[in-house]
Amino acid sequence: METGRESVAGTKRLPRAVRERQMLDAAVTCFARHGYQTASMDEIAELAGVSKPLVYLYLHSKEDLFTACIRREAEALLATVAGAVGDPDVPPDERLWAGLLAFFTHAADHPDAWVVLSRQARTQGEPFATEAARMRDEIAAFVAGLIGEAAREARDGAAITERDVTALAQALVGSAEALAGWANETPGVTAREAAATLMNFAWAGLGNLMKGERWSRR
Amino acid sequence: METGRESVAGTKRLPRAVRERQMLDAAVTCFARHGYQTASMDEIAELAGVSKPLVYLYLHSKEDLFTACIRREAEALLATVAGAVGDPDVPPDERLWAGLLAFFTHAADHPDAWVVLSRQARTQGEPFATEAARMRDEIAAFVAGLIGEAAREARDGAAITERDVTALAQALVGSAEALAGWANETPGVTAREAAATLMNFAWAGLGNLMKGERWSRR
Amino acid sequence: METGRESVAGTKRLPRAVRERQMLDAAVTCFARHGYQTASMDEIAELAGVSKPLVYLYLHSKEDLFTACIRREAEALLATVAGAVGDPDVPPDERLWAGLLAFFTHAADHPDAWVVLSRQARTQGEPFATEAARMRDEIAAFVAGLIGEAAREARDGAAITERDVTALAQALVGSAEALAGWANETPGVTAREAAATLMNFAWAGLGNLMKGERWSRR
Amino acid sequence: METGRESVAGTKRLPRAVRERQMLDAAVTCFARHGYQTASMDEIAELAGVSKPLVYLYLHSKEDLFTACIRREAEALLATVAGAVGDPDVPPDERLWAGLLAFFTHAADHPDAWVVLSRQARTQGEPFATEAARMRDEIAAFVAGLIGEAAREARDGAAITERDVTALAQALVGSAEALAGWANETPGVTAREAAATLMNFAWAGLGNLMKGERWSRR
DNA sequence: GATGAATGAGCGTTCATTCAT
DNA sequence: GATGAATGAACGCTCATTCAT
Repeated sequence: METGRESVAGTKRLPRAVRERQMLDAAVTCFARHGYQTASMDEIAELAGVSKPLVYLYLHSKEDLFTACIRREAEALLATVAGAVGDPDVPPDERLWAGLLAFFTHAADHPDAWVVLSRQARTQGEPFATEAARMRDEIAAFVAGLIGEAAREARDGAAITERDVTALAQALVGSAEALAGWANETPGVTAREAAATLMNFAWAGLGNLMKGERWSRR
Repeated sequence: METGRESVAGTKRLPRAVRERQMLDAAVTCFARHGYQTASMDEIAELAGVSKPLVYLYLHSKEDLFTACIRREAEALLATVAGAVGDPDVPPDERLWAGLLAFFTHAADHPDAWVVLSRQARTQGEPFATEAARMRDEIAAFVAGLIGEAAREARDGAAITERDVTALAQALVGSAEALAGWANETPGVTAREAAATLMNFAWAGLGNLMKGERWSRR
Repeated sequence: METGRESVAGTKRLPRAVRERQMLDAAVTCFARHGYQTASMDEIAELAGVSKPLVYLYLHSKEDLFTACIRREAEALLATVAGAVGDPDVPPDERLWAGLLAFFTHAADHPDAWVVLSRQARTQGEPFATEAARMRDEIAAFVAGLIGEAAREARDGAAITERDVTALAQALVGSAEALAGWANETPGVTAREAAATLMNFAWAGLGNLMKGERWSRR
Repeated sequence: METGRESVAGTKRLPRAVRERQMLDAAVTCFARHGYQTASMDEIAELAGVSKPLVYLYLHSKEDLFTACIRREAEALLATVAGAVGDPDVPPDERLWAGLLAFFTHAADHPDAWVVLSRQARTQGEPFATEAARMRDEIAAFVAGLIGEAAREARDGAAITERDVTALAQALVGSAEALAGWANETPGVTAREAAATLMNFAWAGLGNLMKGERWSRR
């Protein structure tokens, strides 16, 4: 008797790796729900099903724990997107689409992780903001690379400066973040739909930009 | 009697409105610098040049104080943007341009307020996230209105659903937020430049969308 | 009704100086009873009749509190002894006697303070040991000065080196500490008796030393 | 199977007595360095080269471990001194000299043990202070015996009461403790020098006392 | 004989908040 | 109008101690 869930909940003496994963999972949930400062180590430990000292034994401090969360989730997201963008022989718009789709899907599948990365990490001052910026920059670099590639294919690509590209990447990543948050919080919005919106919005705009068409007061 | 010392010691009996403004100013600065949780009422009171009980007398609690900050700054920003968008007779692209310029200028002129609104308010859980979302939605509605107006002017505007418009507005607002943060933190980037980047990016993209041109896998 | 003690215990809103004295008194008692590490801030606060935050507001930390205790008690003891030794015109043996009597009397009147100074402060590592050593050295220098003065009066004083004097001062201070502890813990032993024991023991021994009489294996 | 790794990894199955000695050695070192409260069982176990549960298996608790340290070191010191004082036929001053020399030599050879006995044990409250006092009293009794013996040899020995003897013994032991600490912490001071200082100081003083010469205000 | 896994209990510290004046 | 005095509640962190193997 007492099979299934009970046996899992009551199982003691798990190997360290398993416990660490449980703790990180719990921490991501708590940090997403309450923010870094408000989340308490007590609650995280309880949610992880372990005692507080064990959390400290394995993760050393609240700061280290938060950093570990950011790193794990950032790497998971980056790996997913990088894997989807993949083959450099595919035309850049296809690769952007694949990346966007993977991005929104991942964000939808791991909403807590996404909140931690996009909202909490960036607002908690220095040890963390840098960590989060690293991931953001890596994604922005991805996008900038694709834009640059597309620009080189177009005739007047030279009309775009590097700062333009950076600014565009910022705008694009910002859109993606906003859409991901909106999609996650609005019932019925799929990752595919969010990706399509951004793709339509961005690719067309980018295309015009490549051709040197700029808005100016009539 | 006892005239001399009190008046010399800096004791100023200012009217309530002035004191409240000082407190809100100090609070915005502190909240922007340290975040909601980390900012201490002690520091806010000191920066405001008053004693802590007075802060409580006027603003009731830390939560109320933060809410008051959010409200004041959100209203100021909305008023600025609304004023700039202004006259409904002007074509929508002009109005969008004016709004963007006003928005980025305001964010650049009040960087602490912008940090509080865009970063802190949204990450501090429920009383505040809603408050911040209200402003965000109001701006998004503005934008959505302009997009819709433009769409109605274009022939195939009917091809765009209301949800499309909402999604686009979210994307636009997200871009704007990201660019504002980037512009404020990157020396040498002007509000005008940020606005131009976004205008070029978005208006061209929107234009294509209006014409029913969508990206699709070749 | 309810005069005297109750009115003291229930009196709230005392001026800071009074509260600080209460806290230091309580801290000295606790540190003497349990030692620095074992004494808890909770207990100190309770014994002082205040809440823990007030202790921190005024004394900043456990370390600062302990340091403040050491300083206050060391200064009190030094002032007492210095006052008693007093007039340089009095012959050195009279001055030593007066100093010893004052020392043992003070130690007997403030047993907790004496325990903190002689036992706790010296065993709690670096911030404190130095603080305690300062007082000890000051007393040792006193004694060494008196010994040196006496030596100069004796004919063969030159036979005593400076290191001898230092060693003798150490021995004398050690005797004093041991006797003070013993006197405080043994009922019926007065400060005068302890002082007399040490005076007889030390002064005769010192006298012989001055005359160059040393023990050597027969 | 699985033979190799275990034996290589340093796993040694030592007899209990050896393990206990390792643990006590490590404990004495740690207690001397950090004090009873601050020393951690983790560090002691690590320094002893065993796991923490083994320490508990053999020594039961931190308190028991500390007590065991005190006992072992106190017995070692007492045995050394008792052995040196030795033959009752030798005159008391020779025996005192031998005892002092043995005492200072032992303290110099086992500085950690001496710190534990003289500083830590006496400041850690009740279970330990008593344990340390036992040793101290035993040494004081030794000294008192020698003093008494010498007094009986002198003509006016009857002038000295038993309490005088006890007080003198306390003073002597206190001097010895202070000099031992000073000698251990001052480079260049030998055990022989410390012993000589004390012998000169004390024996001359004691001699005068025996003859009934006491200090009194002129 | 020996240990990796795990915890109950407590401590130093801080902070939002409130009286009494 | 304005403040010095004071606190309840909580939090991050550590440590002696024990199981299960």
